[in-house]
Amino acid sequence: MQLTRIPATDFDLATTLDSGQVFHWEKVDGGFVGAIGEQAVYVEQDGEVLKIRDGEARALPRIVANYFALDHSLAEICASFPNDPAMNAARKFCRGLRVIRQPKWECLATFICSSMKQVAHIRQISRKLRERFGETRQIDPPSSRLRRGKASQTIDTFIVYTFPSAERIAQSSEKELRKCALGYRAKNLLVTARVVASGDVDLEKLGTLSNVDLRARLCELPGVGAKVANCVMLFAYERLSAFPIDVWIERILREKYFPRARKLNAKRLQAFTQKYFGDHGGYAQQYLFHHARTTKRKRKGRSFVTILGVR
DNA sequence: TCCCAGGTGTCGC
DNA sequence: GCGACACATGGG
Repeated sequence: MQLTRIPATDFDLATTLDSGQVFHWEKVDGGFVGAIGEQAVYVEQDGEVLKIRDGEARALPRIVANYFALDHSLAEICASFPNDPAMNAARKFCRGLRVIRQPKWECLATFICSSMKQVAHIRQISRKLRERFGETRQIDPPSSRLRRGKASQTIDTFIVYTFPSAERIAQSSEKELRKCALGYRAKNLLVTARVVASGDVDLEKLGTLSNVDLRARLCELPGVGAKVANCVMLFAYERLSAFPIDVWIERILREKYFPRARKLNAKRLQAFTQKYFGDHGGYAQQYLFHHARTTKRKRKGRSFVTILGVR
């Protein structure tokens, strides 16, 4: 069996999957396995080519290219970022990072679970929800990686879990959901799942709304505030100007853009980011976020001098 | 042991 | 309208 090859210029798969947009891709050998909607996928990067494998779907190359937003004009988007030191450093550091197109319910549900959680915890929650409520899919490993001389042994098969539907979550209970390490978020996820499953809110139809209206509708859902709504708008509705402000971004804004401001509330920060970062603000935000998070230094209890090994 | 995490909802002023 | 606080859980 051959891996299907699709062109992918201006793209960094590992950076994109590690940038806090999605939380379920698992690293294996030279690539990653995960689900794109209902479809299980193995994908690895070889320069400007993605090599992919699935079960049988012929539409897979298009599904993968669409998911990773390979059609986004990344050069133009990055060129539209503001020209300042923090932004320039992030742009350089995050080369090839793309804002991907996620299934709406999966994105909404995952980010409801994300509040006050570290990325590692969100990954745990995503995995537990998938394992407990999702459906299994299998992918045969790429032939190039079959172990020679072990033909009699069972060949490893990648098991992938799809994200459970709103209907499936809605049938669950708060108690069951809490077993997935959701804590107080369990009730928010359950109620939102029921609203979506009942059809009272049609996530696909919301896609026709303006940014302002879409954000307002999302914020009506329990567990969804300005930050989560902006994440869902950016990662699932392709509203590339949506600018989520979490603790990381707020820290960056205060340190790099308002170093001596005293009164900075959420409203003022949001107004600034919309104007300053513009139409591709969501991309800029993602670059700033990933750069800060992956170059962080431990600040607690140890001085920088200690970290550098100098006494 | 303590601090922190891709926040939200509620309450008192 | 704004600030303070509670809310679960696990890694560092």
